[in-house]
Amino acid sequence: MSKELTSRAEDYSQWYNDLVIKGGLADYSAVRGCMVIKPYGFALWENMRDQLDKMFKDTGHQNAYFPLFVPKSLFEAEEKNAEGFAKECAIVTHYRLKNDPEKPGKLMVDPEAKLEEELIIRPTSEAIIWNTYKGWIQSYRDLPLLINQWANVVRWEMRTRLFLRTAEFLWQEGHTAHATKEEAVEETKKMLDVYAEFAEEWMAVPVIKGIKTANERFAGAEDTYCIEALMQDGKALQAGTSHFLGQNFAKAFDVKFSDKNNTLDYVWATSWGVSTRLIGALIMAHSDDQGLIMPPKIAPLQVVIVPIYKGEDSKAVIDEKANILLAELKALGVRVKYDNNDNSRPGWKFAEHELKGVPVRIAMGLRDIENKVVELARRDTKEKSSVSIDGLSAYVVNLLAEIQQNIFNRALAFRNERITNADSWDEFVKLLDEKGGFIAAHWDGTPETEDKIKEQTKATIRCIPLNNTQEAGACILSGKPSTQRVLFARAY
RNA sequence: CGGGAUGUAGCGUAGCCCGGUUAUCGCGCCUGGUUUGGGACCAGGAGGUCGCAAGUUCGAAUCUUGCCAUCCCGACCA
Repeated sequence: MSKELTSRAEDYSQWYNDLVIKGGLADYSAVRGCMVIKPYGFALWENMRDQLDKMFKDTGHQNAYFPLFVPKSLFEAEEKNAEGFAKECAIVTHYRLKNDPEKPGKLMVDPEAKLEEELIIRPTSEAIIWNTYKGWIQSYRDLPLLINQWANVVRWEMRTRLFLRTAEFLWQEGHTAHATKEEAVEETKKMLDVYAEFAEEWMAVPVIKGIKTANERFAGAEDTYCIEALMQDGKALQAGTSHFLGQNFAKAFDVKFSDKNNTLDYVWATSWGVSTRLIGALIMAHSDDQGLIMPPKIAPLQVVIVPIYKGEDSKAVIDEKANILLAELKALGVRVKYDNNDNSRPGWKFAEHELKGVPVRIAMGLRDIENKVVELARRDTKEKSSVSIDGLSAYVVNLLAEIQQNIFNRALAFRNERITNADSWDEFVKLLDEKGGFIAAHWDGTPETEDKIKEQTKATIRCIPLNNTQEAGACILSGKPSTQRVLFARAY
């Protein structure tokens, strides 16, 4: 990373915004804070989505779809949830336009077409889903209910940032109902594990699993579990959350079930979600000054073959060899493209594919074919080597796995290097300003102290890691006794 | 919603302070040719309501007012 890119979030934003436009990942739309995801970016999202979807189904979940519009009366049913989202809702109040009598050719909202009840555009779907679950759950035999939805949501944030906080974003939200508290808590933790596995195994982004403090908890949840990742500029990013909702939503929407003894009780709930913010995490965790670096397992394109020729005759020879290799790689399930576009030169193609983060590039010229080799370049290390054509496709498959592992190891080393203990306030502030990353420090457990620390340093408690070591200490700010360190960081 | 800045071709910009011919330059785009082992070169060409509206003026990208949008700082944000 360049110095100027690591210093401020805005520089980062500008940087990948450029990449995105050049690389074809996304673009701003006309609407403030929304994004257009271009085909290459969407292919990445589809790969991520497909893998997550598989993992959800492997853990017994089914997909369903619920409406975009939430009537206000439903929305306000769970008070804490409604209050938490009230300040960032888009609201539909009318259903018709008409010609403006004052301005010919212009339209105006028809005041006659005002809705009886306003419709909230979902910022999250708990309300409408729990209102629906009421009709689906009567008996313990209906439980557990394990549903996931792929959808878009809208949150009218005052300030937006491409990928990390857009006004409209794509996500999945799981909403489950259980007969017992224990089972719901288990589900909450299980889905957190799924997220962590996805982040580490597929995105090659190391994460810390933990639990949020009361201040940072989801509105309406009893407990919020999270995975926290570290970006290359030293700021933390919440990459996914899984909530234990207790019986809050069941009570708000009157969802009861009869158990085996025919006694009525409210069901226990969880919800969990990850969004297109993960694309932001991927970009900011791995990319370098040459552009994106895609982990092979989810890269839209894993291998690109670039022919290097002079004239039609040599092109025909290379085409033949390249197509054989192309077919071999495809047969092995590799996402590969033969970039024989005659309009751009090899140098341009090299730069373009590096910008897009394609993990492996194979260059084939007459010189190579004579020697029965290709030039093979890997994106993560930028190393180039000459590799024999014999057994090349198997070699490439292994290399892709190696690159995946290397990217993860690199990010893990970077992250681990930036988890630092702080035992005094001065040390804490100095670390935040000079080193960044996660700072493990004692905290007295009160929201007041957490707020003061945030006010003075902009650092928040990212999480209390699961299986945290217990040790006696004194709060970094108040000096009051503490039983464990928590992880602080400046965050997106 | 408060403070600051910006808005000129698809993208990035000069010009604005101090009003005056046909709005500058680069990238990209189109046509033809030569090229092709790290973002090619030559020649020709297309593309503009200067954010929108009103005002001042013989004349406005330039001055004034209002509005809109975007970015940054705050507030806000699992």
